[in-house]
Amino acid sequence: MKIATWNVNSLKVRLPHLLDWVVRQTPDVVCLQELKLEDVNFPRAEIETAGYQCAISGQKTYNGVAILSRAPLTEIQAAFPDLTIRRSASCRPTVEGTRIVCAYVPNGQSVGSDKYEYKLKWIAAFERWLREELSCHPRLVVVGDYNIAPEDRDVHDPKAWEGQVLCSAPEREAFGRLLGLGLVDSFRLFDQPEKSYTWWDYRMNGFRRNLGLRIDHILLSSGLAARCASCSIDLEPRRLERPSDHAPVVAELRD
DNA sequence: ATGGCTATGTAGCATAGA
Repeated sequence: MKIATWNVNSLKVRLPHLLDWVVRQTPDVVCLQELKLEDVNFPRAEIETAGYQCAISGQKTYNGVAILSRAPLTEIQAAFPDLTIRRSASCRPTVEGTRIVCAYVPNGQSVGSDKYEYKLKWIAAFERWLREELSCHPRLVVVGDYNIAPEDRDVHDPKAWEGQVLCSAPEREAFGRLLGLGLVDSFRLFDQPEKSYTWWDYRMNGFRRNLGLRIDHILLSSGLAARCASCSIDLEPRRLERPSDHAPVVAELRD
């Protein structure tokens, strides 16, 4: 099974990129974040024509996530019960009992802000929810935009970002607690190029200069991690005209 | 240098993203 996560920063704008990309990559599951549209405006027909079923949790203007799957989606859950804002979707089981969780973690704006506090609370609630989820779904995939660069090597300029939002110690500790549940960062299961990132600021030629952060992740429960054959960041969509500021991440699981 | 882009909602800018 090939599974991908991509913050598309407006599905309306990025739909042509997405449709081209799934033809090239042929993922079995695609988790999208920042749809920036309501469910009624979701381009279901185009995506179904491309061969995918859709589980959608949209929202006007901001946020919004979706899971696309070639295999039938069952028991779709639109949002986490104890998280007030609908930023997340999940579904089960997509392929042979594997449960997929697609998350868009709040950005946090700046350390010390209300949004930052909300982000930490949100992740704590997410952790509690995942603990339950893992206990009944040992084959769990938790992907999305975590808005956290876990280590200094995930940051183009660790000095400049030290203590800043996305890199602060409380955020990294919260991410570490997710791993502490028994989840594995699939990207770090393999040798990777240095300076591998998934997000680059639109400003100041951030992508061309590779001034990026690795904040989009594919986490796997330990049983699935043993079956992971690869994990990589696809830079091609970021090179296109009018790209998302995020690149997709793709992992392959052996059957 | 609190700037620098991009997208949305809405009609000249405000808000958010990361």
